[in-house]
Order: sequence, then structure tokens, then C-alpha cells
Amino acid sequence: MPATSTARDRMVAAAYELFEENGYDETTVDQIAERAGVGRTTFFRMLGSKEAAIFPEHDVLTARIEARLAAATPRTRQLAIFEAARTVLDHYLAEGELAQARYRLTRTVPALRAREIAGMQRYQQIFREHLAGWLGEENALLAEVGANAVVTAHNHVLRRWLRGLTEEPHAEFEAAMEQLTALLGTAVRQAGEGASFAATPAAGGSVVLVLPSELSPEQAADAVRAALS
Amino acid sequence: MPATSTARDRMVAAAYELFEENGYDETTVDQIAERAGVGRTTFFRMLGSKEAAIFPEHDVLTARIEARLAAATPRTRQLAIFEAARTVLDHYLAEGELAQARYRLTRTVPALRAREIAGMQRYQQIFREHLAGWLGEENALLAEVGANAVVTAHNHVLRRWLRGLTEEPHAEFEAAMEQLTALLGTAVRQAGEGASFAATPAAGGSVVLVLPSELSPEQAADAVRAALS
DNA sequence: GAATTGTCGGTACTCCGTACCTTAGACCTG
DNA sequence: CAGGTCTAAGGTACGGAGTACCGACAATTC
Repeated sequence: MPATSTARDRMVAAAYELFEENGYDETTVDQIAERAGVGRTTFFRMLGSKEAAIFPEHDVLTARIEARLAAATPRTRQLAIFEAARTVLDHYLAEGELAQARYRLTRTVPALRAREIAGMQRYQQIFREHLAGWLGEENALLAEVGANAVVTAHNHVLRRWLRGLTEEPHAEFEAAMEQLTALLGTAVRQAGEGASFAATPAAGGSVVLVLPSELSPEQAADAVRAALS
Repeated sequence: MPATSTARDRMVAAAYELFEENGYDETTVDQIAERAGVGRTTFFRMLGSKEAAIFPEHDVLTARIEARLAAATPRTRQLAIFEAARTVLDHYLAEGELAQARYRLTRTVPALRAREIAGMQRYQQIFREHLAGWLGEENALLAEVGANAVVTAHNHVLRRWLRGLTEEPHAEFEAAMEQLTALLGTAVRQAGEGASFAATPAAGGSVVLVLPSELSPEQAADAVRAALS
């Protein structure tokens, strides 16, 4: 159905135009629908909400990540994670000016910023679910930290590109992924092989303290007293 | 002004009650204001929005994190990060049933979920800014991943407690922080040295102590001093 | 005691989002 | 071709969040 898709595109384009011209809060859905040549009802039917008009490709991207991770074999999991993240990066790079317009909007409109963050969390969730399935329940925290790190690294590079701080986002992305491998690679590999993490045995109410090892006994005693008071 | 604060408390309590009784979408701001014995205008003046009524302590917590991190010296930065995170954890644990009611709401109402995530991102931002300042601009990615990891670990433990999966959230939190230290500690320390970060000289970096919880702070301090001497 | 300042409640308004209804066109079906 | 159904679109009406504004009523100050 090409007609439907072009109507959607017209609405998205009209929304971005009007937001840039008059600001987000000052633009009404009626104005967007009117410029796109559609009814207000159609806008909500196809975009869902005024905020969602800023992130029209979100579902496509999540589906792509999901598909790439689901297609991974035990031997290609690390590659799958990196490629899934790079797929998202490539998408935004291909958007070009549109991605930068979105960045300007999300930086100035708190509601859009919150919406974007929630969308990012959706990416994280997909990475986390797959990683957790690969690493087992006993490594749930590592899976969560790892998934978080991948999305963080992606965002880090993307943000630098959006701000015009780099001309080589792909190279920086590869460097970031290598840095993640250096940080977390061995731990993830070990977890993947089935190593289990033994929790602290807590026999009827014990307190566990972690202190920097350079503290003197007196300093440590002070810290303990302060922590327990 | 105690009267103002109690009015705020009444509104928050009324909001939680009504959300539990009738659901979030089915509850109107008028109903909340009426039950709290206050005008609708006052609700928006003091809470800001219907969603914000669910997270009334958010500003206090961010201020606490900020203060704890700002008070860190180069020698106590790692401790400051852990304590700042534990401050947040303690706050939610102290809330008890209220925190669990909030969890039920955020799990069922997408708008509240998004709001909560945005709030968590605010925590991450504070950690990231401080870590980035400590580690220098060239380690921005590591700072971001590290800040992310701390918040993730905190959320991981908190979520397990909210789901009733653990009776020892403090012990699990300490274990999680220890795991983070094992994962990222050396990298952070190395980065910190490039930015005049005097870190733990010994390998490992932390000492883990397990004490019976019935000890008084003084007794615990004595035991620690004796153990380290 | 009068003026001022700040807080609270009430009213009116805009606009988002949803429910419902109607219409126009495409596609059978006899 | 006549008539019926199904789908996609626009139009209308409504509820409710959030804002702007105004008046009432302290509390403070001179």
C-alpha cells in the first residue's frame, strides 16, 4: 500500500517542518494534519501520538535488532551484538539532516527527551533479554550491564556525530566496540561457558562491607562506624 | 512551612490510594485534589503533573547523589560512588510498601514507566558528569559506561527486592558493587591515573568484610580495626 | 490600621487523545 | 449491472491534563 506510506511520510515531514518553524509546543496536531492534507483522525491512527511523530522508525529498528540477535549462533553472538548496534547507527547516519533535526528537538523539549530515553530503554531490553538467555540466570547482572554498555557506546558515538564532533563515526564505533570487548569480553565469555557466581552466604543477618584497601585500620574503623550509625 | 508539606503528603497519599483503587487512567486530578482536601490548582502548583505525583522524592534523591559525589576526595571517589548508589537504595528500601506500590504502577502504566526511566537517566547523568570530570575527556566513554553500570546494578538489586526475590538487598548490593569493581575497577583506576586520580595501589582494590548484624557500630569498628591491624 | 506580599481556590481556555459515526471506494457475489 | 460487504478515511463530540488569570484571604511590615 504505497498511498498509505506516503501519507505517513507527509505527516512526518509536516511535523518536522512545523516543529522547526514554530516550536513543538506551539504546533498543534491540527496544523500538522492540515499541512499533510489529511484528517486529524488519520494522524492519530497512523502515528499514535504527537510525540511518536518524531520517532516514526522506532518499531522498524527494534524489529531489526531483534531479528539480528535471534539469528545469532553460539559462535557468532558477539558479532551479532555489534552488528545489531551498528545497524541502528547506520540507520541514523543515513537519516542525515532528519536525525539532526530530531536531536535538536529532543535536546530542547523535555517530553521528547523522555520519549527518546524510553525508546532507548527498549533497545536495551532486547539486548538484555538475549544476553541473559545466553549467559544464564546466574549472570543476569552481567547481562544487564553488558546490554547497557552496548547501547551506551552506540549512543556515545552517535551523539558525537550529531554534535559534529566526528567525521568518522564508523571508525569510532569500531573503536568503542573494541573497548567494550577489552572491558567485558572475558567476563562475558567466562559466563557464557557456564561459570556460576556464588553469592555471599548470609547466615541470619550479616552485614557486608566493601572498603578501599588503602585505608588504614583507623580510617576503616571510622568508616564502618559511620556506615552503621 | 509544615502545613504546605502535609498538604503535599496528603496529595501524594491520595494519589496512590486512588491509583490502586481505580487505576491510573481512571483517576482524575480532580478526584485526587478532592480527597486530599485541596484545590486542583494547588495540585499542579505543588506536584507539577499527574505523573510527577508518583515520584515525589526524585529531586531530593538527585540532590543527595550530587552532594555525596561532590564531597568525594580523589582518594574516596570509588567509595563515594558506591555510597551514593546505596543512599538511593536505602531510600527505596525505607519506603517499603510505597515503593512496591510505585513498582506495580510503573509496570502497568506505560506513561509512568517512561517517566521512571527518564528519572533514572537523571541519576546516570549525575554519575556520568562526575566520573567524566575525574577521568578526563579522553575517557568519556568509560565514564559513561561506568556510570551506567552503577545505576544498572542498583536497579538490578532494587528490582529483585521489589519482586520479593531477595531478603538481603544490602548484601546483594555489596556483591553487585564488588562485581562491578572486578569488571571495571582496573580500567577506571588506570584512566584515573592519567587524570591525577590517586586510586587504590594494591591489586583488587577493595576489602570485603562480613560482620554479624547485631554488633553495635562501636563494636563493629573495633572488630574492623583489629582485623586490619 | 492600612498596604503589601504570598498562597490558595475557582473559572475559563487550549489541546491531546479517544470513541463513535458517516462516507467513499474497492472488491466480491449472484 | 445491482446490491452487499469490508476497509480506510474524515468529521464530530467528549473527557481530561495542564495553563493563565482572577479574586479571596491570611500573614507580614511599616
